[in-house]
Amino acid sequence: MPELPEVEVTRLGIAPHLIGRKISAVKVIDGRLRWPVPRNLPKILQDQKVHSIERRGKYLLMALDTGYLLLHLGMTGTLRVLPSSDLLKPHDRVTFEFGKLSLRLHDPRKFGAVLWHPNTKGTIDKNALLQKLGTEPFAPEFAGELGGRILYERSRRRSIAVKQFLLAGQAVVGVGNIYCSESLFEAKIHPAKAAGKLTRPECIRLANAVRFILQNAIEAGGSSLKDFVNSEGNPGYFMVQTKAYDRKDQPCKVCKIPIKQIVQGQRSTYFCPQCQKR
DNA sequence: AGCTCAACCTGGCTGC
DNA sequence: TGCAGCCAGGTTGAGC
Repeated sequence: MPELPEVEVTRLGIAPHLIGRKISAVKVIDGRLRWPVPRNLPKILQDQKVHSIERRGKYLLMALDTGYLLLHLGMTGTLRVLPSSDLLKPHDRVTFEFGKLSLRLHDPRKFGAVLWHPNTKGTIDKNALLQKLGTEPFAPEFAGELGGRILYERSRRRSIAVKQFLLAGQAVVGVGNIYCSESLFEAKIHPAKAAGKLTRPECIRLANAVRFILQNAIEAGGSSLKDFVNSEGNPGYFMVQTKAYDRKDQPCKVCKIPIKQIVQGQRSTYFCPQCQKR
């Protein structure tokens, strides 16, 4: 379930094992992902050292000697560090070898991405995929009431429902379908309300809710970090307890009214019709 | 420019 | 048990 918290927990889980190490080999088992894995990627990455692993939105950026390895987990991707002696499993798509350890991308639905961005001289921010992303929810620019101001300003004259506005990631990144419902519940805002009709106080509540929900999820996932170097362990994160998402017809945890499910932009949204006003 | 919707791909669950 | 149909955590790009 890779929304921002899961990607961040993955980053925290794999980084300590890989930083400072050299890629000894790369094997592309099935490169037909969201975009084709570059054919020459194994040759490019060979012998390059990992300097850092950063995150931008739901992308992981691995800084190497001559550029960045971009990783995206799509809908079903997981990245795990395991002993390289472990056998490949079905749906393992790419394996990065670091001597006795392997970093493996496992992705049944193949919506993930493994891409190469050459050059380390500050050009990564201009990458076409990263450039259009909104503000990071934990960046100083989004702290306190600044986040509310960003949401307010970017949503003016937008007729789109706030659920879809938030999910699109143009204003703030990292809020996927689950945490979108959760954030709107937390902020007590109706998901179908037009983004352009949000008041300033609502935008501040929403910004606070987004940070709160994402931070809680990171902390919950962080407790399972040890699983990242365990060949028999779980992916390293799990579904946190939700108050709205996937709770159709179950009583709202605040007012007991049944949670409603609607479809917006081909995706399910869950909300409390009593607590979340338009 | 903004909005809607189809598409990418596979597995798992539901219901007949 | 078998199978058709539907649903799923993300994101782009075509068409209006």
